[in-house]
Amino acid sequence: MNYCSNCSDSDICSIPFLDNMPEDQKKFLQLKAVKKIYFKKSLLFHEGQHVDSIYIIRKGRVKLTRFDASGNEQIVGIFSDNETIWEGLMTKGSKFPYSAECLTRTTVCALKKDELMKVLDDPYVMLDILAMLSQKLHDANERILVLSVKEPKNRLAAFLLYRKKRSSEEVMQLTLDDIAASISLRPETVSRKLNELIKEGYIEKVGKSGIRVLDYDGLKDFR
Amino acid sequence: MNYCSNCSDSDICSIPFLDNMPEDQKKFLQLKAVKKIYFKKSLLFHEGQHVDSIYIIRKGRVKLTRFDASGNEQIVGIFSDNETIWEGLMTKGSKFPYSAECLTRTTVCALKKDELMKVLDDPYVMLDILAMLSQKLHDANERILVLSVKEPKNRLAAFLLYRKKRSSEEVMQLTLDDIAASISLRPETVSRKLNELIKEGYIEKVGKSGIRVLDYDGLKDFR
DNA sequence: AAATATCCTTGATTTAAATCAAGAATCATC
DNA sequence: GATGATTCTTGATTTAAATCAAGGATATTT
Repeated sequence: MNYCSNCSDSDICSIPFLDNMPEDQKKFLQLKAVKKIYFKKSLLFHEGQHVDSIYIIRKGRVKLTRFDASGNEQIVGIFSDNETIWEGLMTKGSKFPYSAECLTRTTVCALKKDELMKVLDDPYVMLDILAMLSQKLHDANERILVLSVKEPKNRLAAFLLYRKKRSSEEVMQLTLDDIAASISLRPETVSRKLNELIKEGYIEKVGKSGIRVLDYDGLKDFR
Repeated sequence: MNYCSNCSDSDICSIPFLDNMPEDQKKFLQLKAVKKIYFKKSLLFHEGQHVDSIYIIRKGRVKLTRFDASGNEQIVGIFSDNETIWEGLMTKGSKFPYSAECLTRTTVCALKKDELMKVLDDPYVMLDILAMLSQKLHDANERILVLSVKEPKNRLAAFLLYRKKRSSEEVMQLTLDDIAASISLRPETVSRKLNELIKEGYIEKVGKSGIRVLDYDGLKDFR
């Protein structure tokens, strides 16, 4: 078993992107939402599996991945608190194209597509979902641009900025391996370039794999 | 002036992703939709401009671009017939983060966000838009994976496959420069790798910048 | 406190893409 | 069908990231 508990506690299962929903519908959804706690390194689901739910991350970090022809892991995205994993849910073919692995112990709310559909006639819900999807699309496009930066050091800087923009955390927890798999570099190269950025005062390290951005505006110049 | 004509011809302005919409609402939208024809190399809009419309491409090709720190063009995406440019419309801040340049003479339907919002209470419309956005998100994620392929030749193969999947055209029109800007390579490298793929029988050239995929399944192995 | 696993650094070498440069093919226009 | 613009090819050289390899630091577990 991947997860260790399972409840319908409505306090915990409040859905962040459905804030404007009327109370009665909120209650309905919260009854349907299932809270699950996953261990570090466990999978929410794996490539090829049939996925019929969205996952709202309440606490923790999850990476969406796929493996390329040479067996290297590719990271589609890293998602954390209050982000929704919707990817692939509505596309043709029921097979999910990616795996989702927890980078930390992670609490999620799983919500079946069918249940979600039942409340879609509410205009508030629709608008919130529309906004959420638009945001996710925008994020994906920004990620495309990060990957399009040619110089490894600049790409790294762009990636850190991209992550920082999307997290409220003072210190970002990112291992060299995850950064490397996210921006198509080798961990050794990430180590070297990261240390250059540290020497130049843009960032600093905190503990084992923590990174704090010191000069947010300065990093922008790398883009 | 970027575009050369402007009408509300409802025959031409039928909105492909709103197929299931009731007739009366369709009529309403079609009256609001504005058909525009753009010349090759003209811009639908440019980075930083306020954009309050979605653009549905009826015929032609449009690239979404941004320039990086060194002045190199980065291509977020290339869109063609029946695709919708929605990117950035719903995100905070009214400034559009990319430019949209026509790669060919292009006919679009422009539809103001306000007008679109007026028909959103219709569940058919919402579901269609939801499906369209989910598809766009999926496409963006696939593009992220294309960019994550390390080997230039494999990345090129993955890109051609990605484009082919999304176009009904027998021959894809792609210049070396556009491919290069799409997958973060130099045009010279694209030329060399492309010719290797030709020699190996995966693709062939048609005219100046036409590419025909000969071995669709074979290309998959590069991923 | 020791043992183990995870994560990070650093140097030497190899390798392949970028760069530089010149010219050729193809298409559009008059 | 000649002119010019755009797009593509090809070779020589440079350069920087990948690779290989070994060891060090930091956390976690027992």
